[in-house]
Amino acid sequence: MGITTTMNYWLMKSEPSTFSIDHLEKLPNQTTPWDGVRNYQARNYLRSMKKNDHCFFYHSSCEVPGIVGIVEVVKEAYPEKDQSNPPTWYCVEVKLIQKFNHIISLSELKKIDKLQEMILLRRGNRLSVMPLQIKEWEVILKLSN
DNA sequence: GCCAACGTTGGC
DNA sequence: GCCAACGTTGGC
Repeated sequence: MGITTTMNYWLMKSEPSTFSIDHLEKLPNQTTPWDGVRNYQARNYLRSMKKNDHCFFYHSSCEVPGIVGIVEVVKEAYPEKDQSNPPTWYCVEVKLIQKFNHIISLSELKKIDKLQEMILLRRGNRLSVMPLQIKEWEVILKLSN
């Protein structure tokens, strides 16, 4: 107690047809490697994640894209296995913290004035791992209630 | 280093 | 399925 730490906040996308929050919920320890990221900027974000950082779990490329819950970083970045040649791709391990009762849809996020600077909402954005401002995190968290 | 072609992402 | 936007590749 009494230790102050700086927690960072993130948003991570997954296509639910490939891996959804329901899949995560059913796993042992509700923990999974977050792998398959094949973009350099996203990789760099993965590598800067710290244990205990929190991330929104986002469903993309689906009927209702949006944020469906919260995961926590439980293991910091390490190289994915079975890579014989460069480049080296990384993953982190995340654990389910909360599955929202309802999705916070992309269309809902777009309506919030305070979220207009979000990377997610930038036009043409394709990053699958992105940082959030703490204020963005807080605003979104309230929407989950 | 430039840039055209191609592949991928992801909302709609 | 369409297509805009972006990243990557590879010839030059």
